[in-house]
Amino acid sequence: MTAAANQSGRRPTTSRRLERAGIRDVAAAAGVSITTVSDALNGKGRLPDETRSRVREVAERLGYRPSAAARTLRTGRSGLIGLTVTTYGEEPFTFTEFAYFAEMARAATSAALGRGYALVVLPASSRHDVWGNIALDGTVVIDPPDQDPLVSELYRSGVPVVSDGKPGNCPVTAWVDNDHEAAVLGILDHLSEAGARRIGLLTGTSTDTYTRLSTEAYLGWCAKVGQEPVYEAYPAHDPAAGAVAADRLLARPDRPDAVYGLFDPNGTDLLAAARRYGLRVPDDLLLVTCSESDVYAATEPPITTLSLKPRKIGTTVVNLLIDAIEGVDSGTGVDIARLFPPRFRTAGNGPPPGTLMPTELIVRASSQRRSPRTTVSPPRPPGEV
Amino acid sequence: MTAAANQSGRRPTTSRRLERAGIRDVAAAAGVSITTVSDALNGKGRLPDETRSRVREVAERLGYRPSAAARTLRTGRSGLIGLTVTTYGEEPFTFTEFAYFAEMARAATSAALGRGYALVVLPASSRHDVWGNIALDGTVVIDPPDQDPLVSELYRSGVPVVSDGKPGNCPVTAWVDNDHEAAVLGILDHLSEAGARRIGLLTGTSTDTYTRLSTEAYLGWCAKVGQEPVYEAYPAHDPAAGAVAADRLLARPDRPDAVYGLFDPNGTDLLAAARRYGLRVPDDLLLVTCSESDVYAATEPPITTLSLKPRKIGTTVVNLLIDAIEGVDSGTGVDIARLFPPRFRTAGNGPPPGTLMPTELIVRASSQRRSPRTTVSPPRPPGEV
DNA sequence: CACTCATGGAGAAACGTATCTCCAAAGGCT
DNA sequence: AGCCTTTGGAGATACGTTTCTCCATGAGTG
Repeated sequence: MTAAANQSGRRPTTSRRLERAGIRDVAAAAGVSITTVSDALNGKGRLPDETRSRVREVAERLGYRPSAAARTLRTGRSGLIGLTVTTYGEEPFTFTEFAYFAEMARAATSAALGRGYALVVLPASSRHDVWGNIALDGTVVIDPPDQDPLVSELYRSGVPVVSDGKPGNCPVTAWVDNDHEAAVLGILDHLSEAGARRIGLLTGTSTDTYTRLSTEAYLGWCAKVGQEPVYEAYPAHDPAAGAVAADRLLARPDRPDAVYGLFDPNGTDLLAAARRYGLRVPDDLLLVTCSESDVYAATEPPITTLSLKPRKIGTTVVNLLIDAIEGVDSGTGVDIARLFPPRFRTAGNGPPPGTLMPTELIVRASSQRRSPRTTVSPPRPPGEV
Repeated sequence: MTAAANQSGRRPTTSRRLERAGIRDVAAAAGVSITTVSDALNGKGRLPDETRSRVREVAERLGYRPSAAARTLRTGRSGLIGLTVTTYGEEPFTFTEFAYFAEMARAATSAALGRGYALVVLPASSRHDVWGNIALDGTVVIDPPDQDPLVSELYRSGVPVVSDGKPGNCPVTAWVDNDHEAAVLGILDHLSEAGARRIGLLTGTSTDTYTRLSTEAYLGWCAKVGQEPVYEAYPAHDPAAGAVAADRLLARPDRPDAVYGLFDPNGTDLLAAARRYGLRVPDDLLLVTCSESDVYAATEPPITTLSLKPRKIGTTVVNLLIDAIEGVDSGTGVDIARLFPPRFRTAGNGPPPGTLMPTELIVRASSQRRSPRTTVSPPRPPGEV
């Protein structure tokens, strides 16, 4: 049997269970060749509009859906983007990163969908066979650790990788991050202006970029203005440890009169600790925490938060990745740098192009000595407690 | 050139850009056939251990990674599961569902990964071409609306569908949901026991299963105990509307002395509204809200919450789906019902098998007249305000 | 010895698409 | 009339697996 014969009448005479219509069936029903069907449906080739619409009509009538697997095999494009997140233990992401990650993933999903891609959520700790079993056009990596073997392997096998968080020592295609140093300095200045004399920091013990850069910025600022650093560090992935650390910080003999917490739960942790020690916020203690949650707008008092703008990050990361996917001939070393807008670019020629995104400080009552009117008016004047 | 010749020495003499090693390369390097390589790597066929390990070694050395696309094309299995969520407007999921969805998705991801599958997040509103471009082994649908065309099409094309939320009128393979009626009744009883005389409800205007069943349970309870219903409904997908509705509820002439809020932000909304009206919680107003967030453990006072246990739901949904995927010969009408454990099953023979999952009421100070000691001890005795 | 089996492995046919190459026919031009 | 160009479309190959079928070979067995 020749391929041609095979092509026209493939089905065995005994009609077996119902199978999905393939491109061959459409071609047969429309009385044209496979090529014509493919061209008509994909808007390629040179075909008169009449043929094109007729083929489309037949395809519609048969309920034809092209096989994603076959298309992927043929074109080398799956339309799938991996979204990788470092894991601590069993869970896909940590407690403190939760809101950030959720927001970021949401924006990333939207952005990808808008350009015809879908996101696959893949914890870095996934069994290797899961990674290998999925055809990915590219990968977004959130906060990769130094020398991440996963990133290295992806990069080596030609899959574009864009990281959220400046990579320590990984060969990524590009990266996006907040300007953490600027953010911390902005907060410290803000607190100083509000009258803080000794600003404390609640930070983490892990070595990821965010924690490291933020802490360094704090220490640098302390050195510059001549303040003795006052900080407590705790394992941020442990939900319970934050409350303990907050307590420790306020129990110190050199108790700070203002605190910045690097992680989302620190706001409530610090607020609770302040209550325990009879400290009024903001009168006795100024408070700022990094958080994406708007519950801090409704706490008593409302707490000033730093937003890392995860939505912007997610959108940017995905767009950079898709630019790389679609702009590179996959193998030929096309200059990727050209794809990225010059603004925000940090390094001109060296290692991977990075984009710094701004943060946003949402100032509320907790970081201002004279609290302005808040949306929720207090039940009675803030007199003696 | 015959297929055989093609098979052995396919590469053109001019070595082009570096290509990933294929199964052919491994076969050639190991001096065996393609079949043997495939069998050795997949643990199939009859091969002596010596051959198996040798082939594996060669594959490892060449950095061979099987093509996911080719495997999917051949086997019809992609290892991909769609996670669909109904959308309101542009965003993949609504504000109120946020924490629930995030937790559920996290658990679902873990469960899927544990069984070798990965999750693809796909808003129902995605462009059709995105849906069509992905080879899905099955789909999880969150709270499908009645007559969801998407679900119908998936089901028709043979893709197993399991829904989170009892489907209104969709042909799903199976579904999982909380026992919303029991949950609401439990809360109402709890509030009654705490001394509530008139219990109000903050509910939504949408027609999804959760809102509908919960509201019906409330109304039924009112009818039974002879209380006039006191409730306000608002469009739950609008973040700002909740505060307004909470305010309306407490401003009514027949103001309730206890309120249950169906959506996550209702807790803070109600707390803020109570403050505005000078109502003390729990003294003047008992409060319960449905929420997955633990911020309610740290509010002043801590608020009793109902957890829908999204993690359990996510895990169960995925496991049911994968059972269906792996248990059915895709086309032959194998009895799916047999796959599901008899306990929890609602209907025996009729429409799709459903599983009811329990909820959990986390009782805190806001719903108890005599507040027991909380973890955060108040700064001073709870005397007059 | 003439069998039956078990063992180890090779051949080749799909899976369903995209696309490269090529061909026929119909005008248009000199 | 002969040649070039455009239009419309068909053929066939390749993408990289998995798997069904089948063939040697050697060992056991009556």
